[in-house]
Amino acid sequence: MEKKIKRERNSSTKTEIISLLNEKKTALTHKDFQDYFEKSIDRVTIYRALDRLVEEGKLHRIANLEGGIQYALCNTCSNETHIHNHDHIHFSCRICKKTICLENNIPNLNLPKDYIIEEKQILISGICPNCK
Amino acid sequence: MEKKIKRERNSSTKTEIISLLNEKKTALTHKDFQDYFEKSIDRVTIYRALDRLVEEGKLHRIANLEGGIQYALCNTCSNETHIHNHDHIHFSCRICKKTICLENNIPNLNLPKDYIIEEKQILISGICPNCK
DNA sequence: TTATTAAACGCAACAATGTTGCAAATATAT
DNA sequence: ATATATTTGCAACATTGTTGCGTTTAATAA
Repeated sequence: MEKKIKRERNSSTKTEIISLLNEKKTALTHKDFQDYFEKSIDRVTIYRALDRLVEEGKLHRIANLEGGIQYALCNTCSNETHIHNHDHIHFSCRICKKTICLENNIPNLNLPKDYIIEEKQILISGICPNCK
Repeated sequence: MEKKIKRERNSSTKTEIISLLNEKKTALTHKDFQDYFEKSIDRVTIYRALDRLVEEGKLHRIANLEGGIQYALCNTCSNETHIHNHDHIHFSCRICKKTICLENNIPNLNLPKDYIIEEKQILISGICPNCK
């Protein structure tokens, strides 16, 4: 059960993924990256780069209500220990389909005491300010 | 934009899906149903029956943290208008992989006022009482 | 600067998951 | 019992995600 140590390395793929996320300011799916990078980056390479970025704590994964996965920058939770606090709220707009991280803290949920809470994900869907 | 009216009908597939969910007392994926019904019910039939049950308000869909979808009974929210309150909390156990609906209400989240909230999904993962 | 080493890459093949069309079977209303 | 529309199974297809492998590239050491 030893965790394999892998030295991380810069790569053009990771750089382009991060800068696209910075530019779009919304969480993106694998499909979004694939469409955007067209033939410049291989499909498989994108899958693997996204996985690595999640491992490295640069991105986090958001499950949307249709069962898909979106990737978002870890702006508010990045640190050196790779232990991240993703206990913030994601908002997904029904109109423009954009998913963003809100900075609200998650309130106390008062679960029964016999449940051990390790991770919380809150996804709100509705209409964002731009689409009203 | 007219909503097509479809008369719902009993079917053995729907009955078996519901009774399996009642028996297992946990949310199940399409794969779970497929494995369980083996060759007795076709893969495609299961997909379509699940979709219909969701439309009819008998089941609701839960997005898990891996991007998959699970189906759960609408015990606490069924009504005749097909407008359901799914604003309850889902708990997914890391050990036994079971996902259940907790009956806690979702507290007020205090989003910025310019967001219109239509649906909330809260997914907690951790360890359930049985696996402690 | 060059050589070494391991990570990242593209490509091909594969696996898993979800969708569509259609003819046959089935449930419900009349 | 008959009519009608839903449900089913099957085949084909489309999409999404994974694995293996030989090559390329980034980081490090010489």
